[in-house]
Amino acid sequence: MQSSDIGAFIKGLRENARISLRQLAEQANISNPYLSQIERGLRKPSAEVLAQIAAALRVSTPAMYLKAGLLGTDDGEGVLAAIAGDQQLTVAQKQSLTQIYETFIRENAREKSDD
Amino acid sequence: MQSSDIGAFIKGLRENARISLRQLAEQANISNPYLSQIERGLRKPSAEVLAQIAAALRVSTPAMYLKAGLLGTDDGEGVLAAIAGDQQLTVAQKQSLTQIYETFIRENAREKSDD
DNA sequence: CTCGAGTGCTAGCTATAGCTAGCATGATGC
DNA sequence: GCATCATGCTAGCTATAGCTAGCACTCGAG
Repeated sequence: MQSSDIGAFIKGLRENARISLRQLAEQANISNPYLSQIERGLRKPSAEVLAQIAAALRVSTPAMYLKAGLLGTDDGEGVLAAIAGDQQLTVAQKQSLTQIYETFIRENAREKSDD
Repeated sequence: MQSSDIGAFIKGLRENARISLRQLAEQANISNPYLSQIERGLRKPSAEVLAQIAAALRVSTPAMYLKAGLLGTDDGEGVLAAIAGDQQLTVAQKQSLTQIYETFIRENAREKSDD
C-alpha cells in the first residue's frame, strides 16, 4: 500500500460519507489544506493523524493502519492487533482467540506447502 | 501511555535482550543517538520507527503500537474488521473466528449484567 | 603509560509534517 | 450587477523527527 493509496482510500471513504473535505478536516481536528494534501498524496500523515481521520470516518484504527502500511497483513498483525487491543475480551479469551488464529494460519501454510 | 513510557519500555526490552544501544540501533536501522533520545523520552518516534524497533526486538508491531498509544483499547469492531480483511484466512475460518469472538462478547456482557 | 574498542550521549543540521493566511471558483440571494 | 457562503487549494512558515560528526567515558591489552 503506497501513501498515495491511503489518500485515495480516505477520499473514497469521505465521498461515500457525503461530507466535504472541510467537514472531515474539522471532525478529524486537522487543517483542511493538510487533509487536501493527504488525499492527493502530497503529505505522509503520522499515525496519530490517521487515527483521528479514522475516528471521524468511523473506521477502526487498525483497518486504517492496515491501509497505510503501518500494520502488515502477511503475519496476521491486523487480527492480532485488534484482539490485543479489544477491551471487551478477557486475557484468557484473548489468548484463546490468538491461539485459534495461529492454528488456522499454520493449517493454511501446511496446505499450501502440500500443493 | 506517555511517550516517555514507550522509551522506558524499549530500553527495558533491550536490556532484557542484553544488547547494547548501538547494536539495537543497527538492527533496527536507525541511528544510535536517535535511539538514545527515544529511550530517554526526548523524541517521539514515528510508527515506522517503532515498527523497526519492534522487529529488531522481536516484539509484535501491534504490541509496540499499544504501548506507544497508537492503538487503543476501545474499538471492538476492529477485531471483526481485521478478521474479515485477513487474506490468510479461509472463509470458513473467518466465520469460526467471528462466531467465537461474538460468543465471548456475549458471555462477558452477561457476566457484567449479573454483577 | 598509550592505544583501540566499546559504550552512550551532545550539538547542530536537513527534510518534512502540519499549520495559517489567503486565493480562486461556483452557487445562491438580493 | 454585488455580497455571502461553500468548496478545494497554494504559498510560505514553524516545530520537530531523524540524522551526522564528534565527544567523554570505561575497559582491556601491550
